Amino acid sequence: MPCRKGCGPQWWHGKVKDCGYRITAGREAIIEALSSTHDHLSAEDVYARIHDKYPNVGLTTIYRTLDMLVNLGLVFKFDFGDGKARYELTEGPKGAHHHHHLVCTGCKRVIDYTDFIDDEVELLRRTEKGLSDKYRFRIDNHLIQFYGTCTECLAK
Amino acid sequence: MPCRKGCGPQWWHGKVKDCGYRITAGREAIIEALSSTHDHLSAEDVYARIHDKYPNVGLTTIYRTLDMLVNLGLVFKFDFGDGKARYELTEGPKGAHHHHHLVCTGCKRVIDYTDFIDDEVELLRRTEKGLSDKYRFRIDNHLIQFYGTCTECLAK
DNA sequence: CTTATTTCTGGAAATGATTTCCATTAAACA
DNA sequence: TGTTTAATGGAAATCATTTCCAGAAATAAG
Repeated sequence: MPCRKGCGPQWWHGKVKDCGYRITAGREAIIEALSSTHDHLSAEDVYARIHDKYPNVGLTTIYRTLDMLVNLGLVFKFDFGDGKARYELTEGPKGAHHHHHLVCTGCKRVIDYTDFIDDEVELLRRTEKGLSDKYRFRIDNHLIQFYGTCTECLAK
Repeated sequence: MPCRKGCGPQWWHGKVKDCGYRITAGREAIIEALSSTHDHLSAEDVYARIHDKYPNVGLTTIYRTLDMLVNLGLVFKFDFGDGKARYELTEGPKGAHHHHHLVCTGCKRVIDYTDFIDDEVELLRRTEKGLSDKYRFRIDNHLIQFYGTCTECLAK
């Protein structure tokens, strides 16, 4: 048998084990849920998507696991201003598809975008270098969001 | 008498009145608190700084007022990951001193920075233009934060 | 200035996301 | 397989933020 779920060794197992954490069914389910969508899931969303298949995974475990994954750098936690945290994988089985967000302050809709990133990446690299030198700060990540009003909300 | 507080007409009165809001002592106190610091104040922080001088301004009013100011665009609301929202004036009596943030994920310390902004401003302008054209989105604002570890936390 | 209208207020109670507790279960590794 | 130790879930606790509502205050009208 190749692997518990018949899908090859999981790309994230190494990082989790290396940090002394165990691989459990709940954790597999949570990462699977995050892997299988581009939506910005809240903890409750993850619970809802998992619950049919894994009725014995509780909300508490989801919060705990997401927190662990954020600390490991496998997941990014976002705040889009609607009162609940949202989570996204920072990298997937096929590697990261880096993107930033456009947040509509009217309807709270979030658009991912990956275009114009080339120039941004170049500038970000320079900026991060400059900042970490000047402030003696090790930069691991960045968050870029644009706020505004989407077409639908503008129409009102 | 020049003005209620003897300090000239307040720069923000116009915007508040134009939107149909009233000028009250509580609101003056809250904006004064935000104006007089570069710290990233939470609602409770504002309460603490105001309470001696204005013991009759309650927390509820502070939340309500900050929310109003965010909607008017006079205040920006931040989430640095410590569970409470932080507020900063977007512009002051002397105009905005635009900056971005460096957040230490270890100790949650936040460093403001204004350097390297020139290149960023240029790229941001272009990016915002491109995004608003492509997604037909009116962009009002942006949020840029870098996450990492500060010198003190690195030392551990 | 006085009164009328409507917003603003604070305090208590409600809310809702997230955490904590703790006895039980299940990975991991010898 | 047995032992060790981390992980679990469900209930209760926490804590920032909102909601309610009757009274106070700001603006508009007279």
